[in-house]
Amino acid sequence: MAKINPGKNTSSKDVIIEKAAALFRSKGFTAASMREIADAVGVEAPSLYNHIGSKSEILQAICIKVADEFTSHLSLVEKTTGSKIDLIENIIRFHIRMMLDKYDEIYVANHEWKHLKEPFLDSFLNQRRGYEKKLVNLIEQGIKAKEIKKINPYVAVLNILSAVRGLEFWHRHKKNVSAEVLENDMVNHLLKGIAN
Amino acid sequence: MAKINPGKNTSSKDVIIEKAAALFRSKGFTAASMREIADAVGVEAPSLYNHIGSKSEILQAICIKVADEFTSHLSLVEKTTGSKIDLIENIIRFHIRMMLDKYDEIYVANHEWKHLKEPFLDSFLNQRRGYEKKLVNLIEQGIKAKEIKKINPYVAVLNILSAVRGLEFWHRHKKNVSAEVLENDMVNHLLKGIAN
DNA sequence: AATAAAAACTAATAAGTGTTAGTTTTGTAA
DNA sequence: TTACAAAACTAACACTTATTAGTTTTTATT
Repeated sequence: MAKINPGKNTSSKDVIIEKAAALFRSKGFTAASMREIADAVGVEAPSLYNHIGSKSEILQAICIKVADEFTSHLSLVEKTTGSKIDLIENIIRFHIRMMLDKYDEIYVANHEWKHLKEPFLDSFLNQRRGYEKKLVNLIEQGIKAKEIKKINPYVAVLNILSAVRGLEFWHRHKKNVSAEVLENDMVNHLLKGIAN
Repeated sequence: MAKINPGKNTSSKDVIIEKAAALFRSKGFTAASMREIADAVGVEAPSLYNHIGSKSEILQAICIKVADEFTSHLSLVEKTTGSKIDLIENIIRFHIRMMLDKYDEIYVANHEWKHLKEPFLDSFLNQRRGYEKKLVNLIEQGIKAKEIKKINPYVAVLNILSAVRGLEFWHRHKKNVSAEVLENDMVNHLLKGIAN
């Protein structure tokens, strides 16, 4: 059969990971079989092993990539000057856009990470904990600067991260709300509430 | 081997469902095997079939039960008089408490429903859509009554449902925040925002 | 103590899993 | 055109899966 045809700047491995991500999202990591992934790629299952070491390795690649993207964006933001609340808004908007652009990968990183094998599981969870902690710090600084109401900073971070994560639902209802309205109204709600 | 020892008001089936829910939550529906469930119950796998029809039926029972609890609470609230924003607060608090009380079942209903078989999958999704629609209506009424800011009501519902769902994370960080602070700060954030 | 039903057991099935070994095809560069 | 490496293929592996059939044990009732 024909070879996997990678685009200009992508390897066969990338193609496999992309197709696998879509399947992991729709069926879950365990329920998606190597044969199904191979089907999606247009090849027999054993051929995949010319490009990847194991099924688990595919999941690792997805999760690590996603985690790194968020981590490095946060590092960038932290070097920025500006009010703390502006930084938080920046971060929220980044989350929203990532969710819209790289739905499958992010969904998989959010839901299927538990099937990671050690030491990747540990490292993934550590990275996420670190990310959350930095957000908590940001909120705390905002409170000190009186830009932000007195609120348990952990609860605030929980709400924000949960809300952006919830955008996975939006994918099924896209039609009703445009991306701009979504992004702006979501930021507004999370920063200023809904009550008059 | 000894029989499954059901408590006073629970059947053997209930015991199986309870243990299965815990496993479905921690490992996922597909990854949790009937043998593991049987182990948790204290019995051999085939013995489970004296009480349940199939693995899928266990998932159905969990998802239907959860969906019904939310649906019937909402029906109750809708008969209540009071400002729309109070109704919404009531609903948020119910979600929070359910999440804290029945973590495993709700987590499973939230994450593993996609493994439901027809016609249960369709019926589950329909019920959820109906629930969301009623919440959207509530927000719209609140906006008309000027109790609630102008916001896309769908986005508001998305944020609220996502935030309460995100409480699954809280289970791992319980220590840091008490249930009362959590509930109150979360409601406050979702209704009044965090910005000063 | 005998009976009958409920619910446990063991053994087995067919199907599906990720993965390996060994072989053939494909595409490129000499 | 030949030679070589990359990557496809088929066949098979050892395991695990949910589930069924048939049998024995347990428990409660007479």
